[in-house]
Amino acid sequence: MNATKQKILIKSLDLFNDSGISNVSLRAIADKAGISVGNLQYHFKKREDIIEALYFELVEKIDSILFIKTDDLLQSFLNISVEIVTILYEYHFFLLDFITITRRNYKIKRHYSELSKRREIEFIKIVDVLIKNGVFREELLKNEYHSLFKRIEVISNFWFSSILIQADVLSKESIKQYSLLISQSIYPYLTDEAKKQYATIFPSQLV
Amino acid sequence: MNATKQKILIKSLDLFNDSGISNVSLRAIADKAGISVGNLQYHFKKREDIIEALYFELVEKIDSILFIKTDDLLQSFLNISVEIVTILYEYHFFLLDFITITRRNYKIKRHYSELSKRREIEFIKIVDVLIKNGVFREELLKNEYHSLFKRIEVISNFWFSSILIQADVLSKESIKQYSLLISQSIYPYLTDEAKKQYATIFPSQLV
DNA sequence: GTTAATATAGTACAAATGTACTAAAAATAA
DNA sequence: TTATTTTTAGTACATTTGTACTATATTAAC
Repeated sequence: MNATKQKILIKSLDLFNDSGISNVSLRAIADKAGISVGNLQYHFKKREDIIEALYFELVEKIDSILFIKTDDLLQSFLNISVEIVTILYEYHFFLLDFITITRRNYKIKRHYSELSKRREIEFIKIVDVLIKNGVFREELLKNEYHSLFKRIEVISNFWFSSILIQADVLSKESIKQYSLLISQSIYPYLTDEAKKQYATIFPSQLV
Repeated sequence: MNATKQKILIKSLDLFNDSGISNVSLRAIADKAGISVGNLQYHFKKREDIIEALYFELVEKIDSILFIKTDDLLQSFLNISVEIVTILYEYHFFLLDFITITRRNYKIKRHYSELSKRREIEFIKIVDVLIKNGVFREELLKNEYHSLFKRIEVISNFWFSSILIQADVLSKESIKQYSLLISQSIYPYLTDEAKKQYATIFPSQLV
């Protein structure tokens, strides 16, 4: 990709992450990138184009890490959720402004909506494998794992928001906290066998 | 309260809920309330004052329903979470714009932060009671219920957002979905005794 | 009934913002 | 070298927005 275009995206991402999209003007981006507004406009005709470009960058990065190692199912499952949120952290402006963005960009909204549906199907498939391999227990309630997915989805998408409505800044510490939250939310669904394995993965969590 | 002031708040709430605060101008509010912008300004010197007033209305409403009936602990516990989210639904603009609002209104941010801490303490107290009464099981992991609180908090605060990033409108249906999500997230922490009770409360959830 | 306080309307303004447009400069192709 | 395309800068503009300010109108107090 064009060097200037690249620079614009990098600087935009920084500014968006720090201040939120609505507090970042095109002039500010141009300044930070050391170019003129005219030039900025040449590369991204509309402001929205920058946001779209960043969104698809994010999606691509996440897609690239979504495969589970079959030799160590539980560990792999937990790893992936942390890897995802680590990438999300890089683009956290997107999550903090999720509503604003999807409200005025139907393309992103529709794309995300499809993505989410695919992810859910993938999740349920993986859960089936985990059940068959004695890692997860069977469902005790109807759609119990569907419901678990939904909860994990909300937390993944809004964990950073949840922190920032109270804290003044977002730090990488939030990734660890997320990881704890998710692993503990999985715990009750593990078989006794897998619970033992969990104990070896997270010895510090034992009571 | 002054009738005009009341009207302003009601109409602002409607507009905010429908379009998000950043898409609602003072002129639009004045129009909807059938008054002049000058008059609007007379009652609320700053735009932010309207949002603050609505926020404190919301907090007050929630506070008024926060007490648990000791005769039917589980049912009461589940009821309250639905009652809360029902009130939140009335003021959902606030949740949808949570980040934006706390970013530029430090008073609300600080207040909410304190509120959240108090609520967590309350939650843990109630859980203790539930454990002592054989409704919840003991912790199997360190801070397991603290972690549960956090997850419920995120979901309460951002469930509506989570829906709206995919759907075009928010409906009361979302309250039911929330209720399902929360009750199922509680289920694994119930004692065998309480699980039986759960089955009578939600027979349709049984597998 | 006069005075003071409250409430309402209307206008004006300064600041910010996205973007359209023009022109020059730099790079590339012929 | 010349011609053409790509890239960059600069300016201008229309629009929106919050809010400050002024002037009436209405209500309440005495």
